[in-house]
Amino acid sequence: MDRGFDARVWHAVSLIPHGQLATYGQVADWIGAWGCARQVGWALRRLSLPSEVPWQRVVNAKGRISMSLSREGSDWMQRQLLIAEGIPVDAEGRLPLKGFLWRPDLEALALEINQFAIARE
DNA sequence: CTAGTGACGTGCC
DNA sequence: GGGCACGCCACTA
Repeated sequence: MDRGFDARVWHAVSLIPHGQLATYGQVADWIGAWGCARQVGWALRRLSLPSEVPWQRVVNAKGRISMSLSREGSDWMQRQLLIAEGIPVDAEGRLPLKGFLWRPDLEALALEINQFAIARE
């Protein structure tokens, strides 16, 4: 169960539609890890780039890209990718989260993720 | 073993 | 808006 944490995060993130956003907290909630937003960040950090996973669509609840020296430029890359998807991001990493936040059908999403978890066994 | 550090979030001032 | 405290847990020194 726990060994698939990264995989579950990546799968959930891959469900985010093009041009839309989600927060770390949302993703944590979807996979049944309420309050574990940091772990989501860790899972994405462990993602090797480039990746099929649209990791750039995950931002923090303040509506900003989380800038960090340890990311060695992937934060800057994230900004570029989002702009390429039509989401305006200013030089400080701020973006209009309100207008682009993905609000999925939680029941359908939970079902999708649950089936994925079963398929992994 | 403990302590510090985060791609975080919520609550409070 | 900013700053602080706490909770969360993987990782590192």
